[in-house]
Amino acid sequence: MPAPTDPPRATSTRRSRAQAASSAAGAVAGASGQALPLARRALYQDVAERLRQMIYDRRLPPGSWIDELSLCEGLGISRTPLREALKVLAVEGLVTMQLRRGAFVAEVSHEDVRQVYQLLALLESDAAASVARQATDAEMAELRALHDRLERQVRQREAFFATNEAFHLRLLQLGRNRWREQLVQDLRKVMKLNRHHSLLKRGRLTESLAEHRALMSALESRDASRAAELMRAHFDNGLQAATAGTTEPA
Amino acid sequence: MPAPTDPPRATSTRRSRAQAASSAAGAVAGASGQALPLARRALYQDVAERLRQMIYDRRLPPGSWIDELSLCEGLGISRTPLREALKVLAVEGLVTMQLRRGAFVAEVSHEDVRQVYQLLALLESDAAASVARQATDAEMAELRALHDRLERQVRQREAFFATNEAFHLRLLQLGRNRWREQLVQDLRKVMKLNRHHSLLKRGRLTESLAEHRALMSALESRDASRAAELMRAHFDNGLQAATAGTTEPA
DNA sequence: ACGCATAATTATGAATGCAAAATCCGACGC
DNA sequence: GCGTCGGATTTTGCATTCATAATTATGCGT
Repeated sequence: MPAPTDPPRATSTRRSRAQAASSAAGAVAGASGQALPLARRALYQDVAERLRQMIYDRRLPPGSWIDELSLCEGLGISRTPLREALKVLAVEGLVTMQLRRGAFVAEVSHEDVRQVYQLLALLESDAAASVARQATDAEMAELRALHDRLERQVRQREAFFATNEAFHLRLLQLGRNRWREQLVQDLRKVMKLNRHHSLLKRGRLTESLAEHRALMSALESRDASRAAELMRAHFDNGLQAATAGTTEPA
Repeated sequence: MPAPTDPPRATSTRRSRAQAASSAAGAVAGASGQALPLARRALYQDVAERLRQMIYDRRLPPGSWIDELSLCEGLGISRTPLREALKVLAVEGLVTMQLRRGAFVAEVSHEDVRQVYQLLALLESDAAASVARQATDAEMAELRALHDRLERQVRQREAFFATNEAFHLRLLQLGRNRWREQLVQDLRKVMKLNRHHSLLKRGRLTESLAEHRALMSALESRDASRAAELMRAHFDNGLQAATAGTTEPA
């Protein structure tokens, strides 16, 4: 047996892999108008996503024990992919595992929320600074478009939240640091655990919009440190507004 | 079947769990003088740790395919715990999984190293600020002791590195944000992937020590912003010194 | 009746088995 | 000679099975 370097297959050419990918894409995407996940992800990943959803909307409440058997029956799968998914969620911090006792939905304390929120503020303000420094004009225009949409949607909570999230996500992507992106996404997953579906305080939407406006201005004037500062303030206000902890600074 | 809330056992009292834990601890720790991991962690976690080690010291080189069968034979286990461990490492970013093609050791580019290093700088400087603000005097003295040891070990590379790592770790712990701690640990795992066991540039140790000295001073004078700034500089210098990317700012 | 020891039950952890998919190897056609 | 097609082999992904540990239920003694 050779030293671990390459799979036994695909030693000479890389043709096969690309070919397989493209043919699969053609078959799947071609059949339905909508582009399904090209190579359908592994079952355990699907399961992980479904578990996250069940956790987010409290079908699996914080602290509750996760019954593998009934869950498997409910999902129509065997324990193997479920257990793999649970381990993934454990790394993400959504569940905790106890040896010989199984998996439990994580409980995040108020203090946890505070800590995570602080980190999100840190990372996103860093991202804002990066964007102010190195985004192209086209990218900046893209953000501007999102912000303008936000301005128009101040009376529609749902749409506002959606666009707000899109704005933050896009900003993060434009920050050009895939590890920061990953970190923020993971932290957001944790925050969702504690989403008190309670909506934000009255008036917070307007405040939030004003903060966004200032941030957008700082970004467009390429003022990195001001952008960072405003983003941080945006988060701090969001945390204050959400007495018991809310996911989005909004 | 009741709604998912608690395990079928331990419905009435919590006695059993605490009892079990203490008795187990007593049995295991009591038998051997050394406290083994009290409740021996799950096999997949042991495997994950061994895999990390194999990756760090290049027995599994970056980009290489991970042969499940031979690894299982080598470790004397079945594929199930190995595959669980691989999924954990995938979340951590140490390996990548391709559907129907298996697991590969992640390859971190120079750009990745730069990005991760920047995040480490961001998070650790934030931690430094926290420590400057809220560490107790006793905790500060603890850091001081570590720093003093560092001063004495400037001629012993190995010891210096060890103490340096201990200092950074302790500082992080004193930052009182367990999520930040977790993030930094995960990022460090990724950095280790690219550890060019190459030692640092000549003279860097002395520079590094000077930076530590300044940082320690800022911490003790409770100057949060200066501490953060110095920590960031410490990292920036470390990155510069390590042309191709090195783990520790040293 | 109450507490404790013991057996039955149940769930977890790990190994094994099996079908599908991908790769590899060889032969055929151009 | 080169590229392509088809079967054999290997490997993955998931299901199933088995062993062990924990919990619950049962019975005994006091």
